[in-house]
Amino acid sequence: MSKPSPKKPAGRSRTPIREKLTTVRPSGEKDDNFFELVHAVARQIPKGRVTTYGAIAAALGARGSARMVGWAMISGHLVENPVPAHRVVNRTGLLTGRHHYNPPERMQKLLEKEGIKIKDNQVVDFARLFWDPSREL
DNA sequence: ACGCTGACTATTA
DNA sequence: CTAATAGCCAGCG
Repeated sequence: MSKPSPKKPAGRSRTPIREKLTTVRPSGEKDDNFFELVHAVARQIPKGRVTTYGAIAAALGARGSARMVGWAMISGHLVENPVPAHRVVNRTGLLTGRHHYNPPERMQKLLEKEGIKIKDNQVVDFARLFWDPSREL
């Protein structure tokens, strides 16, 4: 990978997450809302496939903002159109977001229900199941 | 306003 | 392989 642009990525967007969660926004409203973009991409993840925080961030042009993607997942289950956040893992295929589920084992359960095998909180055959939004979308 | 935290990742030692 | 470091940036005390 190359990094010729030290400039700030386009992912910046102040996102009053609390307003987002408590306010129903009219359809067609799609501004610089980074979180909604993340949700939109995450919803495209095919069943039985997984992707990473970094891959989603990169697809949105915010290469270095993988953390914000994970953050967006937190609200992902509170919005009207639910986001399959369980299909998003870290770059090694580890289920780092499992602690946000109730109970934590639920994330693994959801993945297994889609035919994905999990061993030690890690996606088995991760490389093969990996779905790259910027390449396959 | 400042510093720390965190569902991350790439780099370096 | 592991560990430390540095970017990243919105929220919170």
